Amino acid sequence: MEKMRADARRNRAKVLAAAEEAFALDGLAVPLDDIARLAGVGAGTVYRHFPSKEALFQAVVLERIQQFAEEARALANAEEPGAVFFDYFVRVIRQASLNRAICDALAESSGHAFKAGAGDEFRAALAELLARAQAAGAVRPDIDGDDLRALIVGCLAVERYAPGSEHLLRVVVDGLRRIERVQTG
Amino acid sequence: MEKMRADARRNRAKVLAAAEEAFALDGLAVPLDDIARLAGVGAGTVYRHFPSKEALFQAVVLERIQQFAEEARALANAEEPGAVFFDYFVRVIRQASLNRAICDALAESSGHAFKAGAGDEFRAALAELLARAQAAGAVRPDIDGDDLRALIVGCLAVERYAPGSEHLLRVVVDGLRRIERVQTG
DNA sequence: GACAATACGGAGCGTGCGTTCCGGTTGTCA
DNA sequence: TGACAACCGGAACGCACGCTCCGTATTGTC
Repeated sequence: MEKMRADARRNRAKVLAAAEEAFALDGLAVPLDDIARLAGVGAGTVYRHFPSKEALFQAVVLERIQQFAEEARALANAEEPGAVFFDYFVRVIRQASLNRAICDALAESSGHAFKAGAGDEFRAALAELLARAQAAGAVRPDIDGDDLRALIVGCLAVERYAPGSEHLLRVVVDGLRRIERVQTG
Repeated sequence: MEKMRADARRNRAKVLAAAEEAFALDGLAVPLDDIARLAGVGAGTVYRHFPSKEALFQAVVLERIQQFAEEARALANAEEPGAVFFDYFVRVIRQASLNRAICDALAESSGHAFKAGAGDEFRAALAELLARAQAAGAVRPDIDGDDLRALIVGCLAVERYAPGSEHLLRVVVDGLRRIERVQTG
């Protein structure tokens, strides 16, 4: 991994950079040849460094997912669990909606970056944040971490269907708050 | 359309039935050859009756969308706009989540069955139902018909990601209600 | 019952994509 | 600097899919 030839290391970096850009724009749907061309490299070179397109995708996405997980862990002991939770929830969705790679990664429930360790870290950190917000009475108690991930995926679908409609995110956020309302017609 | 040969009419019906079944299961992703085989027919026969896979898909989906629109129109003058609206909202999502064809049709914002007349009918009827529920104070006023369609698409994404979690639909429904809540932590 | 007209089936075409293969090139190290 | 291993590019392969083409079969008519 480290005793690579200089040009190999250089090309690997170029491929990663190109993949990051291309995947961010079009998600997993981008053809691998496009990535190779964007990197100024042949398709074979991509496969020398990554065993498959999937693996390259994971390599690109893993970093971001880990960032999310770390961010969540850093907030685990914050003073106001409710506010912190909603801030985080919204931030994740906003970030992901700017990056189709992350959207695709989150939307693949069973496999990919989520089956690996980083996905579990994120999952755990998210559940922790949720649990604290629920314990503080800020979030309704009838959902769990898996439900929350599903809601994130749903919000990303909304954003893709109707780009730039932030107030729809507020609908979900309001729905997540502790139920404590007056009867309405 | 009516002066067809007997076998032609028979095959057309078989193709439609097969397409309905296959599209319902796997959405637009199902290969056309699979539909032909399921219908007991050659691929050429499918193309004799429908100019493209898209057209066949629309033919299958159109009926259902029209049903939805009609259903909404029938409820337009109901006594309790709020309850009627939420019932309808939930019913549409439940129906669609059992039928990937409808999911795919609703998720394609610009084209397909939605650009055609039936899509507009559905859109209009949905907006009408929403407006009445808002006028009755049952639904928050800061969303419109397009927002609602986006939310439906989002709910379908949630359902696909986490099948069978009905309570998540309730989160969105609660978020849609008129804002009238107590401050919470 | 025979003859057009119509419809059928499925092989085949074009395209796009993931992946592999290999002849040529480049970096490394003695 | 020479020689070998590592690496590179991109042509080519296999596959899947939408769609078309045409020899054959079926239907309606006289």
